[in-house]
Amino acid sequence: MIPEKEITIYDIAKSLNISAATVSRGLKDHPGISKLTKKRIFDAAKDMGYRFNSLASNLRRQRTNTIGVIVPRLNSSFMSDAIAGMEQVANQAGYNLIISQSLETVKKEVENSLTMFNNRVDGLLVSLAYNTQDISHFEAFIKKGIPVIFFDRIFEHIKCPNIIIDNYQAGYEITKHLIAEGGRRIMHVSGNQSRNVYSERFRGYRDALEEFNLPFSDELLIVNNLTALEGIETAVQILSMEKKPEAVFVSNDTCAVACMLELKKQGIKIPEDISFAGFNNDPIAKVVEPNLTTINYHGEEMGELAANILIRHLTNNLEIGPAHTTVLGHELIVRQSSTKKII
Amino acid sequence: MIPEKEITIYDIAKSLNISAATVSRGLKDHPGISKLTKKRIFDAAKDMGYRFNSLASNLRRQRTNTIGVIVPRLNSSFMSDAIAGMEQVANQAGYNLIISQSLETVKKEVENSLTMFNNRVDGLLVSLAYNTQDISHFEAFIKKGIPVIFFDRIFEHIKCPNIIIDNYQAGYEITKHLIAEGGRRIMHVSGNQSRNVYSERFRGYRDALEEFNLPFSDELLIVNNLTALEGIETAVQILSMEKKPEAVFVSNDTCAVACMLELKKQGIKIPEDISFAGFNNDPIAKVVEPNLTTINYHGEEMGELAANILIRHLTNNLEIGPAHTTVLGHELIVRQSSTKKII
DNA sequence: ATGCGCTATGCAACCGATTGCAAAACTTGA
DNA sequence: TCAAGTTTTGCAATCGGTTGCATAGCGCAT
Repeated sequence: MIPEKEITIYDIAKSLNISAATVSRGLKDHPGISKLTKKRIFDAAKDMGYRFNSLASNLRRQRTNTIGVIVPRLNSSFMSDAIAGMEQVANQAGYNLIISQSLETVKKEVENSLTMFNNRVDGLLVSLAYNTQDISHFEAFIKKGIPVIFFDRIFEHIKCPNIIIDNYQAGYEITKHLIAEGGRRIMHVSGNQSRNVYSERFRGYRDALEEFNLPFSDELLIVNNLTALEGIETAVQILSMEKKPEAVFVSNDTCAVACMLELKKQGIKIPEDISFAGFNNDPIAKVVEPNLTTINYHGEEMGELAANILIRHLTNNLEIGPAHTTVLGHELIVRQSSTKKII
Repeated sequence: MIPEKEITIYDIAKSLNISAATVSRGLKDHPGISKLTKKRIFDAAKDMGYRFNSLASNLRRQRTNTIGVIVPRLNSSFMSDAIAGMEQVANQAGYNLIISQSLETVKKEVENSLTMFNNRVDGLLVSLAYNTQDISHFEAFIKKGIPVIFFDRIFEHIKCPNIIIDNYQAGYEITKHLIAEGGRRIMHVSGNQSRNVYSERFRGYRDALEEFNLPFSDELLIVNNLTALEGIETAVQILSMEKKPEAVFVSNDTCAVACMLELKKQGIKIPEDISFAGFNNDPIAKVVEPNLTTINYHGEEMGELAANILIRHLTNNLEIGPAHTTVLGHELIVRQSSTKKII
């Protein structure tokens, strides 16, 4: 089965006795081409089994209609929501998504950004790896005027718009809630403090404690990678504490749930002995018993918004002016894990 | 800030007084180019800030090093795992992933496949939408010799390799387990029967019933879209049944969990009154109380395998011979939702 | 007739890497 | 010194759509 030759606009041109330029314009619905000619072109294209060659078009136009996406992991509830949102918007606008994951390592993030650069994506949507400290690997894009937009795990840069939620405020609210429910000794389990999301939530937590004159000590803060495994370790650590906390605010749901379950297994009553709060509103938060108090966070919306902002830049060919931060709303969702009284 | 001119191999050639052909070969580490020349080329490329232009390369070579992925949804636990697996393998092998979702509609699936076709992906990895009945939209690929590989939700086609688990066997095992635990009247909640995964699981369920001489009646089968919402509806339906089932096998975990929770809310005891089993081993299965018996299903591995098979085809330029079905293993994971005795 | 203004189409030069074939440069042996 | 062999490099066509500019064709008014 020899794959038959590809039909080009030249073939169509020849068969209609017109020029390739006219065919090109006709297919693009250029106003300068007469109705009749257009119809003949479209008919011939269909007849002959023409397929548009975006490779050639890309080369000539120096654009790819492709958006690069770099995220820490694809398979987290939040990220897959965000990507689903991006895909919808991008698809609608005629863009493709090239997706890669850094697996939380700077090395892969750098490699991926280089691939994206060589593949000449028109723009980039990025959520940073756990310990990316500088973003020099994105400078090449910035220098060329290729928009780089950060979402969720961001880096402040004058040329990079970013989209976040108010992590400080969310951390503050949830801590305040735990205090209102009677917590005095409130622990916080957080991630790498060089990442905005975690340091901001921590800051909110600290400020809430301070506002209510509650003391903070290093013993109350655990920093890890917020995996389920580390949730269990955290539980062990809590069990070994002389003075146990009355409440725990964990910076993501996965870790919070694992920790809760382990504590339950060891006979701790939640929320009676220790109340819990997480972050993200993953599906498991609604399922664990008691249901987990958490911050709801619109992944899909964030993805859509990021894609929209990028595409707006691309279609209007905007200079990336002094960068713009978009703050999306979030909601404290109070569930049984943090309410001492039965609802 | 005027973006400075792109450096091409011609610029490098000029600066070194050699030909562009030599530069091209040098950069590709072609054996015919001397060590010294190569070094000079690489140095000059670095100095001048050259970046490889894959657009030009793609056009000339008629390849894109890009793999298209079409899935029903990006944000399901299984799919995001599968995609994560694909990304790793593809990335490793120097391929990019273009990802799109059909949102379970044939219309979008067709559109997306057309986009992929025009964008000249080198191959396609597909998991079909809920009610895709024919795959004529993939014929164009097949005719051109572009490999199309189905995974999980497949379609039998002589030219398309596919990767699945043994859904029949899994459905059979899980039903048999429910029977062994004392179930006689066992319901099954399934999805669209024209999709292999659901019809096969149903078939396994039927055969298990038959083997143990348990009667099947239409009342025992509910077909819906397996969403959480429909899980709740299913619970309502079960509550209204005169003769309630002793066990329920639901074809995914999301729906199973929603149904369980609703029944619990209405005072049904699980597994004492009704035992439950799901499918997929989503994170929620391990968290819901009682923990949900389910089939574990290696999404990431399936993604990796699909990508590997595709890439092997691409690098060896294999004819897609009589299609090859790869069956991945699965495991029945027994948890408390189906075990009458306390563990 | 002549000229003006429009519309519709064509010319030809891109975009930049790749590659078959030819040829130059260099080695080696007689 | 010359021929044959090997290594290294260059020529030029190619991939196929796009687009600035030129021009042909036509209607209409003077």
